[in-house]
Amino acid sequence: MMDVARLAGVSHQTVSRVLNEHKNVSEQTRLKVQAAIAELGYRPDRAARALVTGTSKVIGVVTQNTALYGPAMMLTAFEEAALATGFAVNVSSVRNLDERSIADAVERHLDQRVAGLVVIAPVASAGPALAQLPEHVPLVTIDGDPERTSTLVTVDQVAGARAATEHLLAAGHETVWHISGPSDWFDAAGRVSGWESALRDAGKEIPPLLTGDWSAESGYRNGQLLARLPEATAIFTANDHIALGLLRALSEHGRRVPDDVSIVGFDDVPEAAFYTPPLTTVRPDFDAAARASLELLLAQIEERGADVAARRTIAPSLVARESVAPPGGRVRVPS
Amino acid sequence: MMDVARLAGVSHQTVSRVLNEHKNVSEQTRLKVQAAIAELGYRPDRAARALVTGTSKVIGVVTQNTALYGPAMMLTAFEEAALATGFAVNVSSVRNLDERSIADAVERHLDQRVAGLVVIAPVASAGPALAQLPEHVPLVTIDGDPERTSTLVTVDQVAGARAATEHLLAAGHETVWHISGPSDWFDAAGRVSGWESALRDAGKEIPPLLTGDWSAESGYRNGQLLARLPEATAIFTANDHIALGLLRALSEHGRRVPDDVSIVGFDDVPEAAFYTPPLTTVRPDFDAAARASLELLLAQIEERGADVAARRTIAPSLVARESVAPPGGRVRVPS
DNA sequence: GGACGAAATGTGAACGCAAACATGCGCGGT
DNA sequence: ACCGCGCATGTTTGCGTTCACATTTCGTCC
Repeated sequence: MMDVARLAGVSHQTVSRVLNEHKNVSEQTRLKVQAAIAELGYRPDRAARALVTGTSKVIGVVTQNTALYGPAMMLTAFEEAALATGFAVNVSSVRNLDERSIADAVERHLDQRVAGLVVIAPVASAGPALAQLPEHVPLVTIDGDPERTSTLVTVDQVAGARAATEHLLAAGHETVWHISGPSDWFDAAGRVSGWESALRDAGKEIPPLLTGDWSAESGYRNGQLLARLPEATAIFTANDHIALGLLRALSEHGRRVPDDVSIVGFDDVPEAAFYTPPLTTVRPDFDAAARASLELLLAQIEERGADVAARRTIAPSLVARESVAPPGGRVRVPS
Repeated sequence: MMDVARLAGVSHQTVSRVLNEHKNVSEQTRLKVQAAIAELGYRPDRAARALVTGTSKVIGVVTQNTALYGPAMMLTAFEEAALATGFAVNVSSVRNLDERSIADAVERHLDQRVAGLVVIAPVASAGPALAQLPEHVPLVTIDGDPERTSTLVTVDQVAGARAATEHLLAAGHETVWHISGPSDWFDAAGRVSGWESALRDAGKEIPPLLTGDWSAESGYRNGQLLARLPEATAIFTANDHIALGLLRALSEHGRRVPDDVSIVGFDDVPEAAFYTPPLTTVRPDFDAAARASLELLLAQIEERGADVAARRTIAPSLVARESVAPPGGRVRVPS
């Protein structure tokens, strides 16, 4: 920095001012300094800046170390959004979302003096770890506990599940069965409750709840059961992979989709359109969720005083494909 | 740090020595210092350390901002491995793997004074950006150009493709067709060349190459063509998602798998076992690749002098399922 | 034309740490 | 008894930046 200052014929402080876009710098010297910076290929040292300012242009993300589609997409989308605003993203994956692991991951990030923290915390056990965060660390939780009061961004699971269920009812089915995700996931719980309330509002019977773990294997396992129930003509699965396993089980038992059974999934993984048959599913807008998270986080980072405790809910949309038909087998996509 | 020193009755430098596990510290004072650290809840400031040492415990990863299974798994696996050794991982996703984007991402990382760099660079255009790296930045390329001389970790695409092709030939098929990935990906090129050489070695005819883009949609598109060729009884696809699209296309044309057509995929995505039929595929060991990368990177970070320009190839394994049978339709999984 | 204020720039210090160098202490060898 | 050497610890310095404050420059108003 001194070298730049010398070359530009100014003091190091003026260089600093140019770098930080301070106001009281004359156009003329600004150009001189920028020229010197370019000529010397100078790059400011982030570590030094972090040392003196106590913060950095890095956002810490805590997420579960998983190959699950939803969290993975969320992470990718967030990275992209953050990069676009000049923030780097530091990822700390944890194997389990238990209190201890999350607390450790958070501490690692605080050590690094991150400017803010994003926690993708879809399970209840994550709550306590976040409760005891020091002072006013900017924090946004994604897919966290809907009951908590902190800043939260979440896909509207309930609305998505309602849409899926109502879509099946609209096709003429008596009721809709559901294979859920793991019960400790908020996402799973929200989808269950949307499914239940849609059925209740329509005055339909609520069939027993089947529980999966997001995997195709769990869809297959539950499918073995459902395939033998002739009254199960409409099934809403908590995600597309469960639906895939279910499709496989139904096919093995000779039950045709959508002729005998209609299915709606959740996530709209890119492959869903190529399942046999193409899967009607609910598409969450991961990009919108990521952008909302970043926006709320930046608001907290910038206004240090105001406690921005907003929350944002992202509405998903239903993507109709061929896996839904009226009961009895008329092969037709209902409107 | 001063507070800790005062409480322990030593100088700040002794505290520093304890922190860095220097040798010449007596057991007695070490305990005193550690007690003081614990009591005050002191945490060293990484920024200050980075400032004075010129490096940090952060590894920068450059990867394509994509939802593709392979790179995503690789990233996840690497994060986990790095975290286990006390390194944080800073991810810089780029939208396109062109020279400019990669160079930018690399510069962002160098600004942050990362200890080392991992570039997941499956396409040729990434090469030039890495060629002009400053001095001796520890660098490992994953899935990069096999021809380059830098430190490289890669899944053995050729061996995997050979195994897939030979598996189909062993089932009795006349020859094997291939739907490849995008031609600018090394992964895709390796799989093509493994496929070709296996056919050549077996003295079989090499059918025209079909090209996809990793997506199920591209498998479907190519499948429309293949479904009308009765002689295409065995198909090796560059990944499982292409295979899924292909399955869909074949099914629409009434060609049964494996009775009429046998298929082998690549990646072993968790859902592959639940395709209709369950897909025989090649499983790369992402964890092993990630561990190898980290190992090579740490070697470079520690031995600043020695130019460790090793390369590591990870052998994939074939997972036999029901999508392969002898031609003519005997439904049987060949050994 | 001089004084005044705002804009532009410079000066010194401090951020928290590790490296280099300096000190003190005890021990063994001749 | 003396020297010298190794070990444990203390002191000083500087990493590259920003902040708080000091200083200069310039335009403006009466």
